[in-house]
This record gives sequence, structure tokens and C-alpha cells, in this order.
Amino acid sequence: MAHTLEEIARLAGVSRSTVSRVINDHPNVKPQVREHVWQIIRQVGYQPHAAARSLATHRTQIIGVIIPESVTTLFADPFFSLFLSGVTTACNEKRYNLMLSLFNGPDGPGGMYERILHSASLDGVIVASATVDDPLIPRLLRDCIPFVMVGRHPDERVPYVDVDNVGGARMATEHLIRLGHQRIGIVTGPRNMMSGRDRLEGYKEALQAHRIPIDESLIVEGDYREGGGMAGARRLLAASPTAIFVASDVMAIGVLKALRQEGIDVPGDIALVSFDDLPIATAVEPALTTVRQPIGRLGSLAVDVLLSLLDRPPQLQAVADKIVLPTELIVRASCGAMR
Amino acid sequence: MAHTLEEIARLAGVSRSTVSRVINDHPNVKPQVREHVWQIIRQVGYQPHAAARSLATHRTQIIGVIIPESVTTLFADPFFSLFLSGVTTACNEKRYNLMLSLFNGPDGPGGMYERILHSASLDGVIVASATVDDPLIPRLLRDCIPFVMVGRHPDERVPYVDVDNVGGARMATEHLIRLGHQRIGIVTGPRNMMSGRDRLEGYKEALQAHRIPIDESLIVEGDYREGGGMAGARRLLAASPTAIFVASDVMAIGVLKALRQEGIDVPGDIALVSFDDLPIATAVEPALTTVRQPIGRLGSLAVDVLLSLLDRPPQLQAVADKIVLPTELIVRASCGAMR
DNA sequence: TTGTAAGCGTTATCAT
DNA sequence: ATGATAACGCTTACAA
Repeated sequence: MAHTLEEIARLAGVSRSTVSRVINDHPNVKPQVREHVWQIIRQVGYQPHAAARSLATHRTQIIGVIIPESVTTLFADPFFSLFLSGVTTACNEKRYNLMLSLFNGPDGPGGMYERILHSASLDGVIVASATVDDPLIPRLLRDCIPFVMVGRHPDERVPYVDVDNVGGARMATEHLIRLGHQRIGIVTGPRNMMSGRDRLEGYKEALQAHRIPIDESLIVEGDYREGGGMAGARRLLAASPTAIFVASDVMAIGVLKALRQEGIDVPGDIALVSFDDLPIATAVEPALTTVRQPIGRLGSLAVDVLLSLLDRPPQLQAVADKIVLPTELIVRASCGAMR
Repeated sequence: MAHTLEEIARLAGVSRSTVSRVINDHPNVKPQVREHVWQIIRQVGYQPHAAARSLATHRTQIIGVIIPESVTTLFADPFFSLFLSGVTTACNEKRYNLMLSLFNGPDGPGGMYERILHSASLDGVIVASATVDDPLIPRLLRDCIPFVMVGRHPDERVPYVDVDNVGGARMATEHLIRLGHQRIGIVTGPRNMMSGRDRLEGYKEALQAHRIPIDESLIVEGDYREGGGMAGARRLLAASPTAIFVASDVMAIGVLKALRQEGIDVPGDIALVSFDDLPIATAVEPALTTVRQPIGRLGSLAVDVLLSLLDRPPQLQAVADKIVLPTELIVRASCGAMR
């Protein structure tokens, strides 16, 4: 069942090299011969041996998706499913394969990092939502491993795909302002994630643009998890906001629960806008008004950017691609605009 | 940065073979030499070249997770995140790598199947929730590719890990019966998935055990998606059930929505029990009473079974492992037991 | 246009 | 216990 180039060559009455050329679509093969060889290949169902090929070409046709431990607890989030679905789809199209790694821990020498990234088994990697200070990034940079981040990174040299978090958060906040709110609270994302910072920034920008003073007691830090949302809501209550911008849908679920426990009506007493537009956004009552980000698109785009990086001469790899996708405000019930 | 065995050998003043033996923990190496070689390896940060190794050993240390197209639309489900999280964790421990493939379409010769499974790039595969008649399974069997299914399969020869769907569904239904319900509807999973059939079977068993006649008008087929839940609920209403067993949490969300639209109170007018216990189960109002299945555990178990299959002599590979994990009923608000 | 032959970096067999 | 040496299956100059 497992044939080799050699065998195909024998069957076709040509040399190994010719078969190799046929397989790799090299120009210099007589059309007749080419067709004949293909015929045999199809007939016996020959498939080139991946490892042998990699050994010769120094390419594996595999890209990695790395999800650092720091966000591993978020992995169960639908966000990652959606993202991975975009990545795999793009990989299929491009005939690349995808290796998935959850990186756990600082991992010394001989750890996962070396094993995966220094064994030449990956052509490049996509790093999904690392924290700003994740030690992984400097290492990848130092080792000249082609990679793309999902979510921007302060370091100039890091290529990334991202959504317009600042703009999205601004939109969300302005929406609340337009609805007449002045005391708008925010449950932010983690401060060590760029998206967390950016969404906070967008919130501030919106307030400033409308000359609403920024009140620190209306700003509490969350962790993108339900628990963080609940805790955040409770702390926020002390500052008596009339509306809250929650930096993720999952946290918004937590906020909703906390408010319900307190007997506070949403959107009657407090209006809510969040971020992501995951499927759960419409599963809860009231349905969440939220900033939609194209998560699947982000995944496939990450693949595109990485692959374009890969078949670019080394000197051009130095210019880092930076792509930012727009977001969209989806108005539903939780903001109170529907009434 | 990328060293070779040869270099290490030179630096250590030994032969390639000795270094190879050291790396692979072969017995016949003088302890002194062994330590010395390790020292150098660590010092220069040597990492064996994966492809070269595979070429020589016919092993890649990579296992695949295949999710067939038939369920690709379900991929965004938190189920897969949870499952993958279990798989990756187990892989990390076992120092295996994970390749993720979404199989789309029937895919003729030269398609994804051949490319991935006949290029010797995978040691084995985990097939996640295929339909009963998925053509992938016979092919894997025919090609003698080591694999494990998640969810049982009618073919005797197929090794699998599964949860006790029948038992879980029986528990759920009996719970409703115990609460006094007699007209219990069911929104099933797809008939072409084993879990769909099994959960229906459990439902029937419970009714029979309590001498409640099975009423076909109380049985409607769903698709494990929210839309299927909504449609199912609406069709079920004609048969005026006082309770519904929904074969998945996601569908239960749909059922909840449909009932809400009709002004029907849950659990007041109709009680609900579902299956999965995904995080959303507690995000909705009322929180879902549901059958918990250990999804992450299922993933890591699939890895264990597959790996044990891999280092088993071929003749022993013929005996198919079949493992079934228990489920647990989690009582919350939707069944009305809390009141 | 085609074939020959030298790698690619390991492991494994066989001597020693 | 250690070292040559031949695979492993492919790509790619280089020759023809």
C-alpha cells in the first residue's frame, strides 16, 4: 500500500527524478511523460512520504497554533472554536496541516518550546492571544521563527492580525452615551492583554469625546471569564452606574447573573453592552447588544499572513504585516435601545 | 542554531551512533560517556530533527484529530473546545503532537484523506463524532490505520471511548417521571449519530420501565443545534407535553427560546432536562437541569487508548478497546425540582 | 528533456 | 561498549 518514488519510476519506465518533477509540477517534463506518470500515480494511489520530503526540502507543510498557558483557561471559550475553525478551513484550502499546542508553563530547556520549535517540524506558527509580556514572543523573535500573532503586540517587529478593539469599544460606549447614559461603568479585560487595554482605551476615548469625565471608580478589571464578570459587576455597583460596557460576552453573562441576584433589571435599571458576539450572546435573556468581531475571519487571515511570510525571501520577512479588521455593533435588547 | 547528531558526536569525541543511543536511552552506553554527551547536548541546545527521525523510525509522534464534515457545523460548539482541551493536555503529557483536521466532503482520490493518512505523517488518529455511516470509518479499517472513535460505532472492530448515553438519557427521563410527568416529549439528536440513537433509546427504556406508553407524536428529531431545538419544540407543542427531554444543551437553548416566544413558562408549564452540561447550561435562565458528560476526560482517554494501541504488537491491535464513561444528572432549575 | 548521484539527519545492523 | 555503514524516501544540482 505504501509505494515509493522508486517504484513509480520503475512502473512508469522513467527515473526517480522525473517522477519527482511530475509530482512537484516542475516545468521540464514532456507532457506525454507527465501524463503517463500521473496515470500510474493515481492508479496505485501513490502518496509522497511526508517525512522524506521534509528532510530533503526543509519544509513540513505544517503550521502550528500555539495557545499559551496564560489563556489556557479561556480555551473552553467558544472564541477558540470559532478561531480554530477559521484556521483549519484556511489550512485545508492551502493544503497545509495544522498542529495544535497548548503551551503550559515557563518550560525550561528540553521543554515544549524546544521540542516543538527547534525540531524543524513546523514551518511557522500562529500565536493566539498571548499576554503582552509572554516570554514566548521574544524567544520566537530571537530564534527567527516565522510567526503571526492574533492580537497586536507592542514590539514593532511582531506581525499580527487583530480587530479594531479601540474602535469597537468606542462604538459600544458611544452607543450608551447616545442612549443618554453619563455614568457608564466598564469591566475591562486583563491589563496584561492588549485587547484588554485597547477596549479600555476605546471606552475612555468615547467619554472624552463627549466631555464626560473619567471616573476611576467606574473602571474595574475583569479576566474575560464569567466569574470576573460577576465580581466586576458587584464592585461596580458601589459607583452606581446606569450602564456598563463589559469587555467580553462571557463576562457579560457573569454581570447579568450578578445583577439578577441583586434584583437589578437589565436594561431597565442598568444597560449593558459587551464585546465578541459569541453564540451565547443571543442565548441569554435579555439578548446582548455587543460588538461583533469576525473571529473565524481572524483565523483564516492569520493563516494567509503566515503563509505569505513563509514564501517571502528572508530580507522581506523583516517587515511585519499588521492587519486590523473592523468591528460592528450589534444592537439587541441588553442596551435598552429596543424599547 | 540547528545542530546535527554529527556535530554533537564531534564535540563529544564519540560516534554518531553513540549520541543516538544516548538520546534514545539505549542501555549500552557507559554512564560516563552518557553524561558527557548529555552535557554537550544541553549546552548547545541540540534538538533531534523530527523529519529525519520519522524517516528512519516510521514514527512521527503525531496523532491526528479528525472531525468529519458531517459535524463541522457543530464545530463551533463548546463541546469541541472542551474535548480538544482534554486531547491536547494528554498529548503534552505523553510528548506527542496533535494535528487537527476538519474533513470536508467526500473527497476523491488525491483528497484530504490520502494526503493526510497515506503520507505516513500520522501515527494514528482520533475520529470525533462521525455519523454512523461515515465512509471514513471503513476506509480507516481497510487501510489498517490505528484509530479510536469518540462515540461508539456499530462495527465490532472499531475501538472507541464513549459516555453512557443510554444510561444518561434514562436518568434524565426517569427524573422527569419521578417529578410526576407522564407526557414527556423528546427532541432527539440526529438519527445518523450513535449518540442521537442512544439517547433516544435511554428515553424509551425509562418510559417502558415505568409502563408509560411510547407516543410517537412526542418524539421529534433534532440536529444538535439551536435551530433544531426551536423547530423541535414547536412541533412538540402539538402533542402537549408537560416535560421535554432535549438531547443536547445547545438544542435546549433553542427550545427555551421557542417556548418563551409562545409565552410558555419553564419549568412552570413545561419542565426541561437536557444533555451535556456545557458552560451555557448555567448561563441561561432558568439554568438547565442536564446530564453531565466528562467531555475533557473523553478527550484524554481517547489519547490514552490510541497510544496504547500504537505500542501494541499488530496481532493484538485487532482486539478493539471499548470504554464507556458514566454520566451524572445535574439538577438545576429547568426541571422544576427546585421549587 | 531526462538520468545520475549526492545529500537531508536520523536509526539500526553488524562488526569489532 | 562503541563505531562503520547501510538504509529511510525524497529533492536537486549537475551531466548528458
